[in-house]
Amino acid sequence: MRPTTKDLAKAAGVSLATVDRVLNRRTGVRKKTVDAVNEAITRIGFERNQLAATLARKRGYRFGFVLPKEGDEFLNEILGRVREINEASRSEMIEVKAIRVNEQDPHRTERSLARLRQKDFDGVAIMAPATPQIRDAIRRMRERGIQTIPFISNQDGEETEGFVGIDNRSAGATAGRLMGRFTCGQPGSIAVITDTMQSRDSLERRLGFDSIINRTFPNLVVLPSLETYGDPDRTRKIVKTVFDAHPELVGVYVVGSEARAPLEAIESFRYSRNLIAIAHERTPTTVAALTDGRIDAVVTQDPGHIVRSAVRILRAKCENRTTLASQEKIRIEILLAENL
Amino acid sequence: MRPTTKDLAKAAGVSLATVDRVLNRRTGVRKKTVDAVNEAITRIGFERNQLAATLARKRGYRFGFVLPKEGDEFLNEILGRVREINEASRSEMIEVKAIRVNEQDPHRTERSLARLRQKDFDGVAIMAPATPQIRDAIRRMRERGIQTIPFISNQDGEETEGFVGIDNRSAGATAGRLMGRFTCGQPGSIAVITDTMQSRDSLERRLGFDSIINRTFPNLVVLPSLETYGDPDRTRKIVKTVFDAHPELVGVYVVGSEARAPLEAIESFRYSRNLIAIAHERTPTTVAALTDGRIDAVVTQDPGHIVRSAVRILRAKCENRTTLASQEKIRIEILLAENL
DNA sequence: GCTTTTTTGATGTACGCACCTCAAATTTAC
DNA sequence: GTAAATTTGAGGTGCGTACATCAAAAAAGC
Repeated sequence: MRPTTKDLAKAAGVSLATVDRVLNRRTGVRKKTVDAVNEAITRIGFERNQLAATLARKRGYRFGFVLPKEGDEFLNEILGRVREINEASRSEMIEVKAIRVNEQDPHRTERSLARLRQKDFDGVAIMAPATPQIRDAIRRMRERGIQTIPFISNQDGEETEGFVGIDNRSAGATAGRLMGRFTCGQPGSIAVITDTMQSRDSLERRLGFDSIINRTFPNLVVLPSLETYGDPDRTRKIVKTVFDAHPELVGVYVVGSEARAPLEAIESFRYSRNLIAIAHERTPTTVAALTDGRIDAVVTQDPGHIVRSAVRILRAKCENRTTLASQEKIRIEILLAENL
Repeated sequence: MRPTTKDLAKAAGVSLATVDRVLNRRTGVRKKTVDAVNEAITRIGFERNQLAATLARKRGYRFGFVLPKEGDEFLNEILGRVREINEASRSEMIEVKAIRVNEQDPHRTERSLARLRQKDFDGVAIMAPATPQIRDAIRRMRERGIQTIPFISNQDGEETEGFVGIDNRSAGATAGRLMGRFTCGQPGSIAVITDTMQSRDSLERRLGFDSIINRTFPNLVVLPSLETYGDPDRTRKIVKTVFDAHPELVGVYVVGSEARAPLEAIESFRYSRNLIAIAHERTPTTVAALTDGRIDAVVTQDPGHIVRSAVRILRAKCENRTTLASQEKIRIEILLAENL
């Protein structure tokens, strides 16, 4: 039989309450006593039963996903998964909900984060740009006792620990490799389209893309990035300009996680030339485009996986356990029409 | 506050014990009473607290993974993940272990399965060929009250429900698409290597591979499958024969989940010709080969994901809950050197 | 045919699971 | 001797389970 807290208390010669305080790293226990309990833990091989623990705490866990208020299709996928996880975890006393913040304005994001109290959230996964304000807000949340992890887009510095998401440089490199191979060595240039290059994700992807193209596919030239600013009209215009100016175009790389406008804009040029198109993130749009051949590959990460992973990591942090990093590594996935 | 069984009992005008019987679908309750309780459940929005339930059951859950006794590298990955899950789930009263069976001999497998008692396992995920004996054995296990799901290689018929793994036809098609694109339209033939074509997985993959090559890449000819029977010497011999007979070879497709011998065998031909090589399953061998360019792509499924998914599904079955199928869909992943 | 006994079926009671919590008691420090 | 720092005890947390109870149905006895 597995030893319980009761056994542990006996073995350490203290009461249950003291054992509990040591287990939960609370204050008010003499160091000598703490040591005695810890010694007893290893001696009798105690392992606490998390089920009983969370049950006794009455309140289960409440986790939040801080996500931009307005976002692309991929964000919708994430939101859907957050809701699903919430449904599926309710019976285990875990509540998960999205917290929408205004991403454009770091100050408002900061204030939103500042409003989160520990009694409302045990932990939050934060998807937000790595600005100093947000960094501070995150630090303060931690001080308030809320567990935090960066989500999808990483923060720099030590907050990075426990990051859930992919390495965007590698994701860009993956797209680059596909582009290089699919264009089959013919010389030409590649158009790169994104919402904005301000975003760290786009930047890193482009970096990874460029590095492998330059290194491995010297026949290709990557053109300067086109920024759509999320405006379909503008998108059409700049795409037309580039296509007119570059008859040697052989590929289009849609870096941002919003592929609707770019795809629509290149649509008319698909038939006149033999273009390879690669986009990011699995969304209804990219899936449809893959299916009917408007794009050739999609580089993505599994939204369900990242959300589940984030919840596991947050929970582990709350229970001051460690998770196997290997388990939580998010894969960069490649989608073709055949493996949707 | 969430309603508890106590609230439910009051609302239905019965005792806790009766509520419990209805909840766990046990006998000895009048239909009228059952209806009353069910009505009360929806009326007050009761949702059972699984934490408390499993805690009170004393015995948590014990799940088994029925796996072949001798297997390839991919099987080792699975085994590793099973151990990891076991470690990580112990604190939630879930035990997971591998059950090794002799896959060669369906009768011995059958007997092994027959030995599994309900007091030892609440549920098992079964990776075994779809023979009539095994089918029967699985049916009898269910009658003994053990939950079962097919794992990685599917069974036919109704046992298929809750299958955890990929569609191998699509996996083969994915490999085919990559082969077609990577060979860039040059005419030539493709060698197909596997342990044995007896295995359903290999068969289905080949089917998927052929169909897309025939349909989409008419420049390519897929040669008859080479069977290695797991013998490195034989592998070298048959590979040499094929390479000598087919100077027009442009690609090699390693269908089986054991790539060591085939890779070694084609090694000497890599440099004399410009070959595209595609294999299945992420293993130390395929990862190393991808990294140094000996193979160009790997089609795989995430072992950690499938094991976790199987555990989730088994648990849901034990607690007669349903899982969101969308959540549990296993992705066919493509690995290049850039997204390892 | 009617009463008594047994069986069956349906429901309730009380306690335990392994841990948390908080007020009260004890020890220690000053 | 008092205040602060530690430690303890008792009473939850939501649910499962063994056992008790009690009514209704079946069987047995006369």
